[in-house]
Amino acid sequence: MRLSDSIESFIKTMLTQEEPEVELKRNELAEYFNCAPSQINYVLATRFTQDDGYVIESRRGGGGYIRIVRVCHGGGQKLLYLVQERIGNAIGEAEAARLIGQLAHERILSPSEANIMRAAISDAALAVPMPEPIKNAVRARTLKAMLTAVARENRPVPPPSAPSDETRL
Amino acid sequence: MRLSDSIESFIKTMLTQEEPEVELKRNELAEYFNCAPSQINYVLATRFTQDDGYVIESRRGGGGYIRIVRVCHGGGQKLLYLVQERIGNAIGEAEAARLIGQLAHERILSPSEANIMRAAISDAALAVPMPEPIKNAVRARTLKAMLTAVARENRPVPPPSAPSDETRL
DNA sequence: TGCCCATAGGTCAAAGATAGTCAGTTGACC
DNA sequence: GGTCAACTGACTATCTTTGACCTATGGGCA
Repeated sequence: MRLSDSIESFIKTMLTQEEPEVELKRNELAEYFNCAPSQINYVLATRFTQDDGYVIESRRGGGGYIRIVRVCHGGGQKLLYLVQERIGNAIGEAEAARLIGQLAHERILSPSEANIMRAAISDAALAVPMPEPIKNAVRARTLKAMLTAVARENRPVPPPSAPSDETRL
Repeated sequence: MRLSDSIESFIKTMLTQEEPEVELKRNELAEYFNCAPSQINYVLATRFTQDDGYVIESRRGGGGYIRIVRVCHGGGQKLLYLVQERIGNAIGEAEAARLIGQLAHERILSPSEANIMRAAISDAALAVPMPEPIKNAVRARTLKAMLTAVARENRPVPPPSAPSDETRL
């Protein structure tokens, strides 16, 4: 079995239902597997991607760490499907807006969450000089990151008709 | 846990709702944590910034002190200020995250709205080959677009005949 | 009154501690 | 033997901690 596979299963073993989050030290893990530290980055980059439903956070410097979060499935089945299969590597504004609208209609997103997402993937937000394909790639990543954030909250399935208008001050 | 984190929580424990102000002696605190006095300055500079909602005052010499004040502007002008003046044409991830965190603290954003925004301006969302300055420009535009969406929602645009005044956000 | 200096706090750059990136090498499989 | 995933190492980026040196304040004393 390849080293990368061993490291992958090691990490996945630590991620359980009750503990969907694990924090580790890159150097320690590398030493444990007797490999170059950058090997850890390789494993994370190839097996714990955004599209796989993971979120990676890290800090450098003294007391640094790498945190791996597996986004829970809970009521977010639909969200995970969008992130992992539907959206892909690029998406246009209109199509993204349609997906967001659909999620709002299904009450998976509140009206105000949907508005924020629409703003984030709007052409206005990406109005800097860059090729259209790049814009659509950024849009896709942004949308997936936002949906992942919602899925990560593992919120309860919304009640059938509750107008979940948040009380905002 | 990092020394800086310990000092940070120590100070934050002293800051409560009823007592949003704390005064301390730099040297005493440094001795308590058994570190260099300048470590205190480091903690203040990195974790108690204006963007985080704190104001620092101090005096040197005999009877010197450092006062940390938690400020709460609140106010409907906050979003407008951020969009029109504070954010500008480019902003880094950490700085943007701070502003979002403070808005959440002031309850201008719900926790979930804040999470979505953090995801939208994260490096993960912009992990596409492009120069750093462009990323920060996109981040600034994205953040401003999202905050504008929230502002519009809170205070719908009045009918065309109504002249805009300072009460409108 | 003014000068002296002890007593604070401020700045900044260097050193230490981690993690990230990327181009190039190695190796497994068709 | 070609190709693509796996792996490595040198270099880079970032965060923390410390220490040497700087500045401000205010009380004592000539």
